[in-house]
Amino acid sequence: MLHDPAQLDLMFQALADPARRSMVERLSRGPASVSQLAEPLAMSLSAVVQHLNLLEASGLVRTEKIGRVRTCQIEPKALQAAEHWINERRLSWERRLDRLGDFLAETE
Amino acid sequence: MLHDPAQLDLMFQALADPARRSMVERLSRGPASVSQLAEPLAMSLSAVVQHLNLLEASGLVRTEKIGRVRTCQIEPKALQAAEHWINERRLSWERRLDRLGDFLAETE
DNA sequence: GCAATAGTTAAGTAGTTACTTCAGTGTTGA
DNA sequence: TCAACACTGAAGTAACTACTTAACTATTGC
Repeated sequence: MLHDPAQLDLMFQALADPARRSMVERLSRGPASVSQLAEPLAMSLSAVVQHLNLLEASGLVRTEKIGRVRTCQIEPKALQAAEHWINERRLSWERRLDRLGDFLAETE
Repeated sequence: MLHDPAQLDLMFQALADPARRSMVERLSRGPASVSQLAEPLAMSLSAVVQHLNLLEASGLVRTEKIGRVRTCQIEPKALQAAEHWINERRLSWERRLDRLGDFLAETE
């Protein structure tokens, strides 16, 4: 579920916006309400809610509404899935370089 | 340079598209020409070149033209920068949970 | 009860993105 | 030398994004 291409699209798309990254950054320091997330951002509450909905759709953030307050949390598993995709590609490239190095050493 | 917000925008934006991710995936297995990158994709060469230009602008891919062939390579440092941003946020969240755990254990 | 609070939803708009086709440019091999 | 090759660039278009404002709903505290 976390590795399907459409989910990765959503996660990377979500991380591509500085406002959304700053919301993730804020949430990495602990849960926050929508208003708290909006406070440092120079845009309407409405815009923040729309960003938040994207973050939630991507799986990076989970929210729970209690009374009139919506509390938001990071979902570390989703962050890890994005991290993992990148890491795999980088490792694959590095393994290839190692093999190439071995080959060159052998034929020396 | 690799950590400035605009560069992260470009990198995550680049990774948000399945065609571009498949190009990165192909390149993680070794260098390739533009035509080789295009071959498995159901779109015009021109579209592939446009994706490639985005990947290059993001810093994720480096290309070099020799004669009429443009050879493309992954830039692992850029991949690592994206990976690092995500990892920092996740670790920050996990450290917070640890402190919370310690606190609860103490006050028990 | 009722004003203030916290968020939601819809509609509109300017700007961006992901393509397409088509008409090039420069390189190479026979 | 010249046709095939490997791209490149411009222009057009449909769909999508990141906002805005304004009108709304549900909760809370006095």
